[in-house]
Amino acid sequence: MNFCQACTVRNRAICADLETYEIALLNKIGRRRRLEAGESLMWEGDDAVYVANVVSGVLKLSTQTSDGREQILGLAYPSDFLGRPFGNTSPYNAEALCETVVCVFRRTDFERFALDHSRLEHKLLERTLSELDRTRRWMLLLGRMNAEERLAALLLEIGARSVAAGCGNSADADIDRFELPMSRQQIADILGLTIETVSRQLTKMREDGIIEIRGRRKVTICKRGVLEKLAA
Amino acid sequence: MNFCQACTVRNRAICADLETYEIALLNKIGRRRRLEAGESLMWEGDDAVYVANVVSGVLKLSTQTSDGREQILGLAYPSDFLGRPFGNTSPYNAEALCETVVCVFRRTDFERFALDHSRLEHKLLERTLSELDRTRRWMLLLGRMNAEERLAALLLEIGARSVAAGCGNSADADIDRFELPMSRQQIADILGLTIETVSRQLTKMREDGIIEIRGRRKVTICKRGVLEKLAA
DNA sequence: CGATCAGTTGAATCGGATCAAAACCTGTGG
DNA sequence: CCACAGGTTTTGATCCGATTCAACTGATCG
Repeated sequence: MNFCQACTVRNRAICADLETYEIALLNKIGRRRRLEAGESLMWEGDDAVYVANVVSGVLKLSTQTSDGREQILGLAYPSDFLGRPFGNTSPYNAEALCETVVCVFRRTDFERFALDHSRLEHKLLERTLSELDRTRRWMLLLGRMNAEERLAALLLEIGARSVAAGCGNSADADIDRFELPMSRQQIADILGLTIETVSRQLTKMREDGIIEIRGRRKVTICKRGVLEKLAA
Repeated sequence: MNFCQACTVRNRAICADLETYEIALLNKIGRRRRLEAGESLMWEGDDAVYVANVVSGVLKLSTQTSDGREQILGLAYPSDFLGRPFGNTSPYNAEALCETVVCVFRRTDFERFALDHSRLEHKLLERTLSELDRTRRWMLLLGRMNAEERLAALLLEIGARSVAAGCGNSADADIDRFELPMSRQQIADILGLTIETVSRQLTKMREDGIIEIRGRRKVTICKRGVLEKLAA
């Protein structure tokens, strides 16, 4: 059965631009896997057995200090690539934040395929370079921004990525009106803050009329300009 | 004239493993460039005209917030690759911390070469993946570690990298005995701290007998175990 | 031998963390 | 439909680590 043919991220993931026969080959070595919210795809330090493409949903990538403090390294949205090709151990944990579908490959199968099909390897290189850029921009946030600026940056990023990716069940994915795919605790882990600080900052933004919050997770950005200035 | 033949990083940089004829081609499109301490190779946001290999010396990669706060993204040691292939603008500033020699290529020349020689592209991919791993580990430091832990991590990293790279004029590069290639202010920028905090922590470590400091920049690690525990 | 710049030390301040408690969903069973 | 139990989130009070501001020390150099 050919998953790729009907794949929703077919044109955006690293498999884009492959020839039909290459897709067929790739289809043979990959398989679909469904993850429940909270389920993990890989653990930091484990043997890097699999790599994967996100088809739908959102995952968090995280690492931790020896005494258990967690730091989220980033989020993976549909069409993003997961795992560590050409390495032996996984550099992070990857955990589904909501119901998520991924397309997994044994790392060794994938590597062999990549070495034989340089177009795929090139795509992977471009994606890795972009990811490095994104990660470095995040370092500025963690190293130099205060709590308010961090929240502003995250809200803008989630808005942008939700739209770009069609975040799973995303009837309501709008750049200014979206659902947070994570809890307050997870927001805190992403931003290197505590849950209380996140809560206080969100409340402050609500009081200032910058955002609206319905329920726990539905957010509307009312004053995009203010957020952008904060996050700059 | 063939620089590559005598190149000191020939076996560690991305050009390693190329065939002799490939090296000859690469040699044609590259040229050596010497940078004084403080001189910049590229600026964030500028057109990405060049990419480069570090031959000797150390550079810092940095970015800044719109209001001028700086964050150093990482250090580049001999054999490291600089620049943003397959992208239009440079994602960071790269500035030499001491006298530095790089091997520069026009980005477009380099890209053409890489697309034709998949072995080079593969090396670049592996290097980019490693750099992404390193960058992500740094996020844990910026997001979750206190001042003491950050300094410990940096000292260990500089020791390791100085040895691995032979940091420029490095008669004295030992994993436990090395010269800081940067000022206190630059250390602060790397670690997301202030210069005063860096100074206080170094003094504290000296008083605790964990390190020795001679002059301003010569450091000896006396109790490696303690540092490793702090940085873990 | 001042002048200058990098680094250190001290005191006061502040932002975010921590600890504790109240408020709020959300799902369940009567 | 309501009550209530479980968790999550918000709010409040306090504390602490790092920053800030300021003064001082110590190298380096004309």
